[in-house]
Amino acid sequence: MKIATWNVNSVTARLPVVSKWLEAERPDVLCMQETKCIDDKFPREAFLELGYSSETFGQPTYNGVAIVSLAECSEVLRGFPEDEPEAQARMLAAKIEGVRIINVYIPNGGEVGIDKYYFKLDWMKRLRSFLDSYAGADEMVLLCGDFNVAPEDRDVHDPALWEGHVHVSEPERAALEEIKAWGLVDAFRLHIEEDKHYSWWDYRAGAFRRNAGLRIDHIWVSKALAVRCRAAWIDKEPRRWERPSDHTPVVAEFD
DNA sequence: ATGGTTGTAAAACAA
Repeated sequence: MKIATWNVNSVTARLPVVSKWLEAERPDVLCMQETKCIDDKFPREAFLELGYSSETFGQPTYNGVAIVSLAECSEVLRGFPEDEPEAQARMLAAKIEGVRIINVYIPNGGEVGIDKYYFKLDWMKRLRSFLDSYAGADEMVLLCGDFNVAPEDRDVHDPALWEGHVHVSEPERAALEEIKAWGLVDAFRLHIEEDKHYSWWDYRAGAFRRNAGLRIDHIWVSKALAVRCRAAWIDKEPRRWERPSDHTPVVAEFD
């Protein structure tokens, strides 16, 4: 079973690139973030032609998450149980082939100290609470998405430049550790220890060309899945294609 | 520190 996560930065703008990648890589599941697309406008027919059915949780203009998969989804959950109807669309969970998949778009945070930053920290706290109620640590659970946090300095191209900034600040990393402490491990770090592997590069200032990126997109798995994790990697290739997302897919394979 | 780019949607705003 091959599972991928990708912040596509608009599923409609990115449809050519996402379709090309799905045809080439054929993951069983692709979790997308920042679809920026209401459910009625989601290009589900285009995905069906590639063999994928879609579960969507979108809103106009901002945010939005979706899961496309070859196998059937069950127990689909859109947003946290306590969310108000107008809450930002950032979490979509589903059970696929016995695995509980939780697809999240953790808030960006803007910059340290502003309202959006505290909203991010609070959202992360609520994600941990959600995990507590959603599943037992002995189950097969996969949490993936754009976490908008680089867990360690080896996930940052220039730690001195980024020190104290949003995506790497201590409170964000602590909130991330709280989520991890539920019982998850980073699938990528099960297989690759070295630095300079990133999943996002700013569109500006030739960041991708200079590999000036951050590893902020992640696939985290419970112990029951970790023992089945055969490989994990970041696929930089689609970031080189025409009209790319600023993020690139993270992939994990399971026996 | 600033400015650099992209998407949505039609001027800012978010990232």
